[in-house]
Amino acid sequence: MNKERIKVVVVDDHPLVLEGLRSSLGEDNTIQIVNCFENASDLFAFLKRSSVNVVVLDVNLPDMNGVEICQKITQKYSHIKVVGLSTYNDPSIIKQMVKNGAKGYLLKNVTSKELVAAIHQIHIGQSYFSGEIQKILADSIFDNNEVPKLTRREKEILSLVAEGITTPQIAKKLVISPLTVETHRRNLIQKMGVTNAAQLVKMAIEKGLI
Amino acid sequence: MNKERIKVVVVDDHPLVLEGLRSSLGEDNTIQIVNCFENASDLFAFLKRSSVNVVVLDVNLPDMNGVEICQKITQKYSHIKVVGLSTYNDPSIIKQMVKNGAKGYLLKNVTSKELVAAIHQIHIGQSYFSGEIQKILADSIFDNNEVPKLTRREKEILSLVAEGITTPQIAKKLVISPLTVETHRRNLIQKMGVTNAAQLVKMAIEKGLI
DNA sequence: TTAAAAATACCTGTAAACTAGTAGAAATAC
DNA sequence: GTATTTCTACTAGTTTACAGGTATTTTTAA
Repeated sequence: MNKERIKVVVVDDHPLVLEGLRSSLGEDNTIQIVNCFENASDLFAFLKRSSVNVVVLDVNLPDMNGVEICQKITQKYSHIKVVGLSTYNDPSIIKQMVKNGAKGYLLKNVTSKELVAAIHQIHIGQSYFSGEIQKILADSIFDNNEVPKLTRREKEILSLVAEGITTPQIAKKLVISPLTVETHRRNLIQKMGVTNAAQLVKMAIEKGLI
Repeated sequence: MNKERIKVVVVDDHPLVLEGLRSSLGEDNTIQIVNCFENASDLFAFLKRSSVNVVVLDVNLPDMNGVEICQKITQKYSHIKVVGLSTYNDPSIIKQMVKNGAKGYLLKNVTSKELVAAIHQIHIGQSYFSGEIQKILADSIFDNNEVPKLTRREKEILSLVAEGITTPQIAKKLVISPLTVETHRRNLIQKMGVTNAAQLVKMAIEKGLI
């Protein structure tokens, strides 16, 4: 058995959850919670100057998107393993987390026992997904759940379309030609695999783009 | 100062939150956590045979709707005060909770300090809503969040519109005139207070009609 | 600095959506 | 059984959306 305890950082904007984690994991002598944060920027400030093994990351933070945080961590600090933690069991978010380097994913109804097991398994290089998450990931293989990559402008126009703003109005608002807006709309419809704006909006909401 | 500690019961399906609450409130010598539950049925079994002052209630439990639980508690045990606790800041749920007797409402990003203050205030017969919740309740007075009553046919057509089906296709499918479908679409747009199909779909999803 | 990606813009035509008003038949509620 | 709502359908005109292709400029990223 390794004498070194696993260095864990927890990020969650709910003090109660942080307290729960501190209290639960604090009893475990194989895991050391080196620090807790309530937002992403504090986390990154800490990662710059400290060595960490595992980050337990709440996907819904106030200042930054969970998927982006995960991507940034795994890109900058490839040795750090990320475990996603969330109340929601939204398949598209879970898949995006996995694609962006998350080694594990747990729902917040997890017991501290299971969390400890997950951290251990991930620390030795394996992945860990709770039963419910495994099922969600398995199901999502069959139905096409890919979230197409939209450009900044496309996302912007998508939001405006969902607000009921018409092409001429969007063009005026963004100070571009209505023909350009039409091009973006066409690309959005094509990328999302839909046939018109109504279905586009529905799909975008389903995939968490709005 | 009253020598009796305030008897609190906590209900939340997340063990980590329960642990956090136990740990935070355990340090406070004015509050006694007499029990914790992860579902509603265990809670009611306990309330039958024990005296409790305050119930801290997670609104999203697996076995029963939070609003119903709140209603049942305040009806059967009028001396017990309920504090709602939730991740979501959905105005309609908060309003329903208050209507059904909740004396306080907090988001899960609450600090343990604030939670203690809330429990005290509620215990002496006042109500407590965190700043964010107060704002939401205040805003919801002004903006119209009524869900318009749609007819059966309108709902049917609304769903088809959201699937990207066009008017001629809908007409064929329902074996009615496309002109009739157009009339329904017009009425949908008018009832929902929107300007086109894209916004209609977004609004319908927001209001839980799809 | 040089590919690649994104944002911009145009043309042409067709199809669909939206506006506005009216009105008879059918179902439902009181 | 009567009133009300819902479903049905129409006319007529305007605006917007969608299909398809092409092409230049401007950003990013490698």
